[in-house]
Amino acid sequence: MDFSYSKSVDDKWRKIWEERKTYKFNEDSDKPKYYLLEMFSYPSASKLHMGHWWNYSLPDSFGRMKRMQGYNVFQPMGFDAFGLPAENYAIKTGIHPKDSTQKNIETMEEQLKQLGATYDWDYEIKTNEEEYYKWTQWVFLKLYEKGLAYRKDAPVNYCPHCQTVLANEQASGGECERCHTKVEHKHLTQWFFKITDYADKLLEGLKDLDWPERTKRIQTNWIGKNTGAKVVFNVEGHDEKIEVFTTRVDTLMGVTYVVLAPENELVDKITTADQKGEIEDYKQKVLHLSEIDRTSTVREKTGAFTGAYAIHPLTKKRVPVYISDYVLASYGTGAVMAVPAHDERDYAFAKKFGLEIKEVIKSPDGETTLPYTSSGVLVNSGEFDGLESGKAKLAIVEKLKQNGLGEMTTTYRLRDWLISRQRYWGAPIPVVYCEHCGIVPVPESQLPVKLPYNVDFKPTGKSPLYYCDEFVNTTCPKCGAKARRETDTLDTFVCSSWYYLRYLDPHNSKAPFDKAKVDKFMPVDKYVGGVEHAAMHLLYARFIYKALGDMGYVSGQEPFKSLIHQGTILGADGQKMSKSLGNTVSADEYVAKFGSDVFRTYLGFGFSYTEGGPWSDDGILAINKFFQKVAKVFENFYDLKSNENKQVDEELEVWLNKTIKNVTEDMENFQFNTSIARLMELTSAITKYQTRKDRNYEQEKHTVYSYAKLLAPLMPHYMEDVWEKLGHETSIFDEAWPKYDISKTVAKQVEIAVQVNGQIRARINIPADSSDEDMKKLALENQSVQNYTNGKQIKKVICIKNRLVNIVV
RNA sequence: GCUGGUGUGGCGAAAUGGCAGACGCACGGGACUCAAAAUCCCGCGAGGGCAACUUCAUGUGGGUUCGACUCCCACCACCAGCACCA
Repeated sequence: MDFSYSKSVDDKWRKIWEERKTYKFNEDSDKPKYYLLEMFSYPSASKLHMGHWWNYSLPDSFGRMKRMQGYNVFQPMGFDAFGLPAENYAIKTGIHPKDSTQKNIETMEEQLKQLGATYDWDYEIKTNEEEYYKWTQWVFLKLYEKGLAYRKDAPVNYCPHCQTVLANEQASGGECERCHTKVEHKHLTQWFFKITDYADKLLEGLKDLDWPERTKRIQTNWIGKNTGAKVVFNVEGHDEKIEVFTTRVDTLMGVTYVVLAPENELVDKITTADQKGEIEDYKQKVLHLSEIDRTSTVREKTGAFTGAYAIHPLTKKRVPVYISDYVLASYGTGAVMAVPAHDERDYAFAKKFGLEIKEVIKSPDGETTLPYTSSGVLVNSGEFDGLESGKAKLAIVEKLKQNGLGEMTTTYRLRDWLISRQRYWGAPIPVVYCEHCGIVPVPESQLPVKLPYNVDFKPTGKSPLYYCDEFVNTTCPKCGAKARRETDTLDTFVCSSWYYLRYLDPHNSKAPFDKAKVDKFMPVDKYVGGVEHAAMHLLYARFIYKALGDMGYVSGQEPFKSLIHQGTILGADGQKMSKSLGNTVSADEYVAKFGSDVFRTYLGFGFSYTEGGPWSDDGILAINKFFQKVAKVFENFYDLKSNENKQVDEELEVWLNKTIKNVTEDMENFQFNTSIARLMELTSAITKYQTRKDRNYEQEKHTVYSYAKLLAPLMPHYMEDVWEKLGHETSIFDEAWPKYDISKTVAKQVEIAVQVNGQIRARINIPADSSDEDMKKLALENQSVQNYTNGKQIKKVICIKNRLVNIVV
């Protein structure tokens, strides 16, 4: 019988699986649920690339093992289909995004099927379809009702290349997340989600998640919780008050001036008549600076004097009020108390503008060069002199509190999520503007607000919907008067912030999802996707899930219980694969040549899943060879006639039990490379056994069957085929995952190392699980050990079971 | 600047504080062959020794320990994230 593997095996089983509905998901199964999810992908024009294979094939192997372990595994697939590339493509070629997206999805579906994953395509979702985005709009409405969606005039990040505003997360580092163009600052009225209301919950929830520490760190930093004090400065001759946020309230007595952000509303109110001109000039100058320039740390400090004076809350001394762009409008209160002696920025500014520098903290060793920014002991601070920074903070805040001029407070770096985009290819924001009623949300019964097909894609900086009269002109749902629709669309990250819920009930036309189904299958047990989403998708999804939870639509606290980031497969040159570098490797080519399973197994063997690495052609040839050895094992067994030999070969038995144990543990941890290494060892062990004359049929059958099951998740088409050739009519994936006997994972005789003073001096064979006493006795009897111990006093003997003995002399 | 990660043969990489380099690639030797390919067997960190053996080796320098790739401290290099966040 020919047990060899070829591409035709893939084709054969893909067809049979489809016909037999092998991977039909049964919602009502009473097996324990396992929700396995890989981040869905954008339908790109090119074929499935290495990244897709890497992201989807090996997690599917993991899922197959879970299935064999008796779980009801739910592993859906779909498309994050709205977004800029399709729209830009339309601008370039005139092909409508809906058409190009549809075509790309069809190609990708076909290709994903080649991967041989256990997706049940009945659960597929596409975020650009009405039946999906209707409910994305519903999510918006619910957040609006709850006061979590609002519209405001604010300085926002604008990408001149994509011609749309961006969320803070998508403009980090001053660059557009998509095209890396430098973002500009604009003052615009936009829609936001109030993610800041959840800052604390998002932070707290991280604690119990089985997520990579790095990712938790990124989110923690992004949320940026900071505790400090709020201090109030009255303004001389005004009712206005300036509130500042500081983490160093211990330096309060060193304040010699106050600085407002140029955008701070107070600026216009307190600026004196003769300083008006200078202040206006400065504000104009700042407005024209790019984000990059403005936040550059090497640029010299600039600013302007408002002419106003603030009153120090404790000394009642008057200090000048300046504006400067080193103060950010969007962090804290948009105003700072300046302590030039103990803050580098304040110091630089004071030097430039000739302002007073008052030292109030001494380092514990007395040596202090300004600016001194660490904590220390207070001086020149009146009643607080001699206090250490930590105690001084408490004492000063206490004093401020008595006067109603300050208190402890917390700020966050996190900003509200800007969700409107001036682009066509997204879900329309379901809102109309009525002359009488103002902002009116579209009632749920009128959803979806359909995206019109006939629009002009010319880029103008406004959404193409703005020029589409049939879309814009409508009537007010409240009063029936003429009204205009909102023409911005939703950030595509809104679509992907709840898709894991829709997967569970994708065709529900009455609701976004059935709560009972969601309660049964959430949270996602294992989520696999790229680390680049740490401060975007993964944060947004958690927020939306928590918000929906607070409204009673879902029950849990966190959507993704356990998270894994796949690494990146690089080009052979160690660089990221890119067309411009010409180092791309086509997955298709290799799949066509070696078959889907060889390709998958190579990916599993050649790299650590979470790290990835450079591609190598030699590696895949080695795996192809391995497949031939696997075939040999089954051929040898197939030719063996049933016999009466009951002699159990201990060595083979140990190999099998050990391998089952290691493979199970390694697969559980996404360590496919070591799993495959162990399976290669087992292959050699079986092959070696098969050269013997006294083969035990029953033992070999048990071994070979278990072996096939262990290989099955990594080579699904191939092992399904083998299973059939071995005479089975049911799927190997309906078999139970092999179990091991822990007592049979170690041989009866083991070789241990004997050390003298930590140096290995001998290796001896002893019975497994020997007691410490026996190990000690056997070790000390050994001749070469005695060469080192003779005439010396033995101080101590350390015994590690089945491993080593260390004799200290 | 701050934070995090990584550093082991010619290469991809393994190692609950317990025999460093599993598994594989490449390489060398041998068997089979008229020959080659394929396959199989042996070797393969570096130095020294005919040899049994022995010394040195996990980025560098210290430390803890009977014993350290693993834990602690300092440093170097590379990568990533954040960065005028008060």
